[in-house]
Amino acid sequence: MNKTTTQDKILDAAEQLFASSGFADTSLRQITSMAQVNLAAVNYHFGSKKELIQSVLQRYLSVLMPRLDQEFSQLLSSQKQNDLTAVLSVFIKPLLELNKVQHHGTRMFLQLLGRGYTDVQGHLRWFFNHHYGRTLDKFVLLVQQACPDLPASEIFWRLHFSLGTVVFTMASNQALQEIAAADFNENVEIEGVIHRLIPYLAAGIASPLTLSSQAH
Amino acid sequence: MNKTTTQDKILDAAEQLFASSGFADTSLRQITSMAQVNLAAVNYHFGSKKELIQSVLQRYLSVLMPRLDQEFSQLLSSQKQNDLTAVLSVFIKPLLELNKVQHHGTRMFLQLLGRGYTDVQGHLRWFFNHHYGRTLDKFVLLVQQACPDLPASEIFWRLHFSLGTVVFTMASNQALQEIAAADFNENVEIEGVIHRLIPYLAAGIASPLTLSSQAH
DNA sequence: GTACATTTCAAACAAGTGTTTTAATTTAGT
DNA sequence: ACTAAATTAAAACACTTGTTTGAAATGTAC
Repeated sequence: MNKTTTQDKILDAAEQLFASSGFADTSLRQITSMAQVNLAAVNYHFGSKKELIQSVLQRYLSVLMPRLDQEFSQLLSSQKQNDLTAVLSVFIKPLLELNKVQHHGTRMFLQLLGRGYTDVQGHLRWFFNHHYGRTLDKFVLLVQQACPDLPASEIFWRLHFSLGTVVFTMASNQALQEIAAADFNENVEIEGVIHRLIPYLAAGIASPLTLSSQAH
Repeated sequence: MNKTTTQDKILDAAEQLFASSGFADTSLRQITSMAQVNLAAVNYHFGSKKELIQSVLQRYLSVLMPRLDQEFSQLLSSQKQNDLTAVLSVFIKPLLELNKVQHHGTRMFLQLLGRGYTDVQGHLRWFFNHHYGRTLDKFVLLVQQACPDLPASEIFWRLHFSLGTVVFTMASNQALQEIAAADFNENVEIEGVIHRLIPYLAAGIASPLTLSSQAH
């Protein structure tokens, strides 16, 4: 028989509700009601709502981040000059493979990421730097190699501009998909959005220094 | 004597707390406590928390949006070909003039905008289209004129990518400033961030169509 | 099958929220 | 100065939140 444990039923319901309504606006009662388990089960199995949120994210991060780290290392060790588009494209495959973790896993994870950054402002940024700082450093190094003319501080700002693009786009994903479908008769999956994002981000990050941006 | 009314005391306290903690995470008790007025004053003067939020935003929007509309119209009527950077730069002056509305008005408003889009997802987008749709249309038209090779749907996506950049950057403004100060010894005001944003956004929006972005 | 540990369940708890109520106070008009 | 309207004040209300409790149920090992 295909028995899904109480923990998994909670995780599945939680990630769906978290992705579409955000962490703060999702109550434990909504989650346990959708998962068809008792309210107290969350605190029994996960300790607290905060730890439940972390568990939901970890289910994806524990798959994604080592995968990314490996790709980054590989690209760093290859001696050829990597252009920015190639560096950014490294994300595509590992992200799409999250669909194996869970049905609609890629979209789910990216929406969760968006929610995580917009809902609980400082927390997720700290969590990332703390747990995956080494991996992030490799990525920043790759970007710096691809953009040798940009000072580190400029790259810092532009990478955070890019983070904003990704996070906001993913958090608003549902609304944007609906508008695009209504106004342009086009139905893009999350994969389509990713492929639209890469050239946009690459052009923004690699944009030449201007007088006005240097003056401040 | 310089008497500030109860309404103004509430608005001043509210916008500060909203900007730094978000709308959902700011309680009326925090606001009335900081404003040194009675809790019931909010509902008496503004009706509800929701209407208070709108009032806080309107104080800036009623100044900014007509100003932007005027600039857009002027640029549309001038027959010369406008490049994208010029179109985006139109925002600079009207935004910086918000400092006249209030001390640190520009930073405050942009942070509020960021909070508004990330906190109450769908709501602010609807509000904008409903109240300032005409003005936004003029802006989109200007962008389309500056990027005649891009299909409308592509411009739609890229403008929302850009909205994400702005909104996220402004919502995270405080954290980013702190990191930049610590890691790069650089202290940029909000004006510096704006001047850093423009070339990044212009490059992203105007980036050439690629095979991978068209395929999906 | 008895004993023990694990898990489920309904109920209550404590704390926080926005809003309403009703009375006291201040302000303004005549 | 008196009256009526506008404002302030303290308290309570109704509701939701995450969490805890203690008893019932279930599963597991010997």
